[in-house]
Amino acid sequence: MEFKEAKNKFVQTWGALGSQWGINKTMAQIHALLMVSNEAVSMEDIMEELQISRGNASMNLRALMDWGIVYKEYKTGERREYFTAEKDLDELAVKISKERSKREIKPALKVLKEVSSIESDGTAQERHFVEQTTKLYDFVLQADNMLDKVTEMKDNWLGRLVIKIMK
Amino acid sequence: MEFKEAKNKFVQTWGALGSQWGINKTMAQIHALLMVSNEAVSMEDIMEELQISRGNASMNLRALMDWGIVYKEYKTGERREYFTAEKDLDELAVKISKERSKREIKPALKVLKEVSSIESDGTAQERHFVEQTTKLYDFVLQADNMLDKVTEMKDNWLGRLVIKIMK
DNA sequence: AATAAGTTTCATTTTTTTTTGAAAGTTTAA
DNA sequence: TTAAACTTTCAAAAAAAAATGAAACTTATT
Repeated sequence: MEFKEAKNKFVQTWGALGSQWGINKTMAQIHALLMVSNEAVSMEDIMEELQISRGNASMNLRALMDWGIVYKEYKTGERREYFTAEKDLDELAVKISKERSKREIKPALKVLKEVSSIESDGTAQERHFVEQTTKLYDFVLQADNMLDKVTEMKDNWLGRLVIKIMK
Repeated sequence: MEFKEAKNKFVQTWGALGSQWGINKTMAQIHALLMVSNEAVSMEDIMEELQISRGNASMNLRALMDWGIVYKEYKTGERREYFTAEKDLDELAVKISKERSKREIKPALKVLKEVSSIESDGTAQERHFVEQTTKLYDFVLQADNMLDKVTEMKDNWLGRLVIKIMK
């Protein structure tokens, strides 16, 4: 396999993986492209490489910047804007986790708390509902916190040790 | 808020969360419904509660069973099939993790390994590509393993201790 | 073997999501 | 201030994903 083929395969695969995880394909592809580029890339180049329209490129770049995982770069003396991706993978994971937590998990937790707080009338049906949603709330809360903690762990000798042991 | 309203809100929210994570809305809703039902539910009931067609119910129940998180149940003397969800959340998390790993992460890892193994000519471009995809491979592999390990951790006092400390 | 009670399949339709592209907007510089 | 170079927006089109429903299939019963 040669470079161009490998690069394309990587971009396609990353795009497919993204869409299976609820991230739009083009967004994931642009990110993939920037990840493996050793220098900043212009919108023109992205449009060309991925064969997408200007509007599409623009909107997905905006989304990636909103997620904080792609940056604009200005080259002196040049009008055009260039883009680079966050390439530190730990940093990338932290940002994605935080963003998904904020956008999706936190709102879901709020609803779980609400619905698990109804006054149960004592029927088996309602008791079960309250019990199950309460458990789910606790579980999701713990999982969500764990994401934070794992990200903090890098700075933490005990955590590092545990990860080593777990491997 | 009363029971019916709470239940509906829960089902809708879970459905929305599912679709943000690449799981079809109805599949997540059916799962939600079964999760909070204290007894097994028939396909008729599911169609009625979620206002969906028989075909849709059938296909999504099949998918949930393929994931191993919903079971068929037969009531003696009854022709009709009933369904229940895995209600142990740890068990649920393990099954979902394993399944997504198998279906999505493992194939992606295979591609990452492939593309990171190209013979780089020594250009900066190609060197960067190989370096970056190699890092990504290692990272994804480690994250994937961690899922396994976290699931094993429940049976492990050191792990439990660490989780306690991390809270 | 015929029928009834139920389930599954899949071509077609509907809905949702994504993409396009042209018009509007911005920024820089002559 | 005008124009050129570039970016953003958003209504409309296209594509992708999900849902429908009727026919085919299965299984149990008479």
